[in-house]
Amino acid sequence: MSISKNEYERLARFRRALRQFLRFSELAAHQEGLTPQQHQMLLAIKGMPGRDWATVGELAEALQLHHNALVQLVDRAVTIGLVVRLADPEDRRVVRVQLAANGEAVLHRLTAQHQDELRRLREDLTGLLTSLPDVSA
Amino acid sequence: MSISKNEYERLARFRRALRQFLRFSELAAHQEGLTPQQHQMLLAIKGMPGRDWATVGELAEALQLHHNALVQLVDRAVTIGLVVRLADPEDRRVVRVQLAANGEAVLHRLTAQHQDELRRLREDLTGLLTSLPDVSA
DNA sequence: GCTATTATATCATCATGTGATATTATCACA
DNA sequence: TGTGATAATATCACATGATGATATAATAGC
Repeated sequence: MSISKNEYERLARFRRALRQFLRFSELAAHQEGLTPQQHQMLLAIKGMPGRDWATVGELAEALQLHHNALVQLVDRAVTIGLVVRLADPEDRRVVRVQLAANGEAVLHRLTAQHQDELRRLREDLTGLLTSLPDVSA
Repeated sequence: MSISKNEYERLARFRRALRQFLRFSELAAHQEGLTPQQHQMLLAIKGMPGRDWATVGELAEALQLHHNALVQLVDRAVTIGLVVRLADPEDRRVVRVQLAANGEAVLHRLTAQHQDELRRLREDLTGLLTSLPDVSA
């Protein structure tokens, strides 16, 4: 089955909109002095249902990174005071990563900006998603 | 104005879903022997309305990269036979980047996979987007 | 207690985005 | 035309960050 030029154009518009959102997000993070991944890590921690910490492994899953990449990410975030490492009382292999006060403050500011931007993009993105052709096979 | 824990959780779910889609995309590209950016460049070219080529500047805009990063991207893509550089007959400053036969074939395969994946994710993503709280200010 | 498995950490390496700078072409306007 | 300003692409040195291989430590199964 072939794919029409029109369909390529639609997908390209979708990816461009996505890329623009991500770029906005990267720049917003940089303006707060963080890398984009540091921001995503803060959000993933704060976003853990019913908890205020996450393990290294959970964060790796959330950010779709390998554990070793995440260890380095945590290292840097600890250095600049965004998060702290805590021992898990129940399983001593586990490290709990928790927001530091400054991490909490930065995340709050970034989140507010992102909500605004997402409201602005919402229609574009959902439009491009729902206009995908239904099953081709 | 503060942001509820619930709202952080919702945003975290959205970013995770996004990240999972992007990760799927990265892996699909790698399995075809491309970097994710090479794939995005092919799609951006094919997605130019009414044309089958794009300038370096247009691609930089579409991928939200600086021109110099894009030049390097084109270099590598030319080397492995995904695209070709053509002179623009109307403006000799401009370089037209066009798909090579192999680039076309790879893009077709990747696009089919992505359509399937997007159909699968569509509900999740639109759900998380439309449930954003309305204006807070 | 012995082995397998899970969680985190370390390190060398490589790819890629950035900033500064260069080169060439076009345009506005004298 | 010709001169300066701007635009499009290119080059290069550098730094960040992901990956793969390997290590260390703790837990679980039996």
